[in-house]
Amino acid sequence: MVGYLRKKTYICSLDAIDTKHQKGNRIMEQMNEKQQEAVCHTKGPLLILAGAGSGKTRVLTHRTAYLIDKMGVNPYSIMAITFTNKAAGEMRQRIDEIVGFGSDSIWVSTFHSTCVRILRRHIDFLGFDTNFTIYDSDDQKTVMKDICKRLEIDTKIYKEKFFLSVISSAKDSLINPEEFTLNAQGDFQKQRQSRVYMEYQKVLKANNALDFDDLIVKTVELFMANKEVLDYYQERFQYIMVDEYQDTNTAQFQLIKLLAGKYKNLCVVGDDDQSIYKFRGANIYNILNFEKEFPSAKVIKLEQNYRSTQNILDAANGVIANNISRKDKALWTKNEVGEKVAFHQFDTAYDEADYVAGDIISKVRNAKYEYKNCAVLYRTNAQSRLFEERFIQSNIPYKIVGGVNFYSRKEVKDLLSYLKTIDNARDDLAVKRIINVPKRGIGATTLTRIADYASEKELTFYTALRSAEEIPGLGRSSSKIAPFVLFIQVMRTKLEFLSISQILEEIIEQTGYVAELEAEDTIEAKARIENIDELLTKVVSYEESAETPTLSGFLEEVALVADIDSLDESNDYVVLMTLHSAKGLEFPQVYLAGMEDGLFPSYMSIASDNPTEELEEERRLCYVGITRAKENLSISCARQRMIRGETQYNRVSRFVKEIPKELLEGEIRKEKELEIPETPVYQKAKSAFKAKPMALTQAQPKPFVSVNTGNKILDYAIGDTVKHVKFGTGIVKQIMEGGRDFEVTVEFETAGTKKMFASFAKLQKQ
DNA sequence: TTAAGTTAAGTTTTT
DNA sequence: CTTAACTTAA
Repeated sequence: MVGYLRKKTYICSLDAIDTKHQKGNRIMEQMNEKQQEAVCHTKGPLLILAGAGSGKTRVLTHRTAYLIDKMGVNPYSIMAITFTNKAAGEMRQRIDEIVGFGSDSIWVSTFHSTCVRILRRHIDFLGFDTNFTIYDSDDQKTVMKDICKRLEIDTKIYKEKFFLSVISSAKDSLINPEEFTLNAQGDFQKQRQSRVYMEYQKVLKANNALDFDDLIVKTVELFMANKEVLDYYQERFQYIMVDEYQDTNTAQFQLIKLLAGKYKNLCVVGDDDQSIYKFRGANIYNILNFEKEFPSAKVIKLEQNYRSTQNILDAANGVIANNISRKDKALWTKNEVGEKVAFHQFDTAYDEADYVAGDIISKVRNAKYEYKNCAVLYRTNAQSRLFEERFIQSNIPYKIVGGVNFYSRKEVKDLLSYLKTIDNARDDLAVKRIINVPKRGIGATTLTRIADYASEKELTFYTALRSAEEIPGLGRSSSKIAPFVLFIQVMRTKLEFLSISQILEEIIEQTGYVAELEAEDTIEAKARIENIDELLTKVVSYEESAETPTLSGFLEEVALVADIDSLDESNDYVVLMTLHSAKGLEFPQVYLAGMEDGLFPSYMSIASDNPTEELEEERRLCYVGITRAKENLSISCARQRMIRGETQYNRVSRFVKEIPKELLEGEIRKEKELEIPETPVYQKAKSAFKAKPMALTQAQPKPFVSVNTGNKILDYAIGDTVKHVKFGTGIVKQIMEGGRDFEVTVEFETAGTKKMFASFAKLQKQ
């Protein structure tokens, strides 16, 4: 099939590996013993437990080179799977550098794109059309909403999101609707869920669509159902490597197991300490039980860290040591001790953002770092806003990774829906989305009539549109539909001789999409136009990079990108992202912000049914965060923070206290800590939310009000002058009663009006 | 049918 | 505080 492989008969037998004999060997240079061992173990299952920064990507790429150059393996038979396109791209690049000839026939891609590639060829076997569309979470929600309506489920009680998560976790563990139904017997709740699941799959099938989970599930189904196809791929992929193995779910594991079933040359690389996707179905037992699943498996631990300073590594080790369920390992490094870990506690989240911005500026000014050497990491996307504001003020170039995916922005999705409809009008969702964008005077009533007609005749929505005049009850609305259908049809014929970018430009032109936004003349509209321009840029670059650019090809590529993929190291900007997105990356200077109990670890994990397990996952996330830093780590938190418009008072994250004290620069103020009552503050914040304000009028004539707060007594009332340790004197304006505490609003003479918890603020009556 | 206006609900983390 | 969803008037 492929005639260009370099045949070399050099055989590296497993037990004959002696590093001394490998001297002068380019592949083996700069590798420690363990790494070399991993590179040379090419036959049979291999589990590489690679600690953070232990050079696992280097091992994988060198192993690939070794397979080709030394073992004479055809590049065509090698597959490497990662989780993100970015990781795949990086690996591809590094493999290209080291392998050189023939490297482009190696499959380096994500789980999802691997599956898409397979399904595009064979999914017709499962009754889908090979030009299926991929639904993102927005689309899923739309489908689910519709289903709930039809099944008469009150979405006030049962949220769409809930059903979607039930379905998703079922799929993650390879439970199909039929099996789910069987398991649901006798359980009323589950029976309802199974009906929804059934219906959901039916709708997707009718729309010739797959969701993200389906991509994996359907591929597994295909392999199980079609021996020939499985055989073909087993024969093709004789050497399989999986990166970030700790994040695989049951379905993905099954997929790999099937693929590697024949030759069993499966090499997986992972770190159980960096497993942070349990919420997405990642099954930690895939790594913990690898040896049980593959009894002949060889296990190699990579424990030497090449990334971080000793101090940073010790801090990380100190934290992760508190996890009970983990494989034993001890990371060490030859790197220098380095700076201590900086710790700062601020009064407010604004101060925290100020500090980070200021610190970055001074480090850049002193030529210590460039912007791109710095990263700000946080637990939740919402935290990015404060930093963004400050960075704009301070003129710091930045890039925020995550949040709303570029391709799920409204304007981008609208235009993509046009492209989808032109490409393949079987996706009802896309057609419905754009039929009245821009406004064509086609409203809800018309849509329902068409949809009813379509389902009655078993047509797709678009086919129904084409024969609109036959639909009863439409009346003059059908005349409004005709131009739309005509437009789509015309564009389809133009697809023959126009490029994708020209098609997109014509859509923008004909629909007046941008013109409409220009007329709006708001900042928001301008941002949308910019996004549309960016989309055009992406189309053009796709056309330039793809061998044979097709509209379907573009849409497919677009469906599977994550925001992290757009990160470009050549640009000099500070990167802001969640801890989850940061996995796999490294920066000389890292700011870990918002290290507060209730925020990180999140309130959800502390209050969950299984706090131990969830806290361990949060701790792993913290470990990931710390180990991103190469030279400098700065940890910060705020006493007071606005969350959902409410002021919260959080104590320093428990994870900070797990870092050995001697590694920290800057103190965790102990006195403050002791004052914090037994009841965790976030609970008070929660109960205060439901609190009712004590009416101002009620408090007069101002008697001595003493209120029991559980462990404290308020000796002041509204109108009293009080003194605060930091803010000085002020007048009590309002007292809100919470479950266990009081939220007091005080107008200070100098510090302005503040809201604070009574037991926390220690106000002194004057 | 649309646009504006009001109200309710929501924040972990993502391919 | 923000966004989505719902209501009402034109």
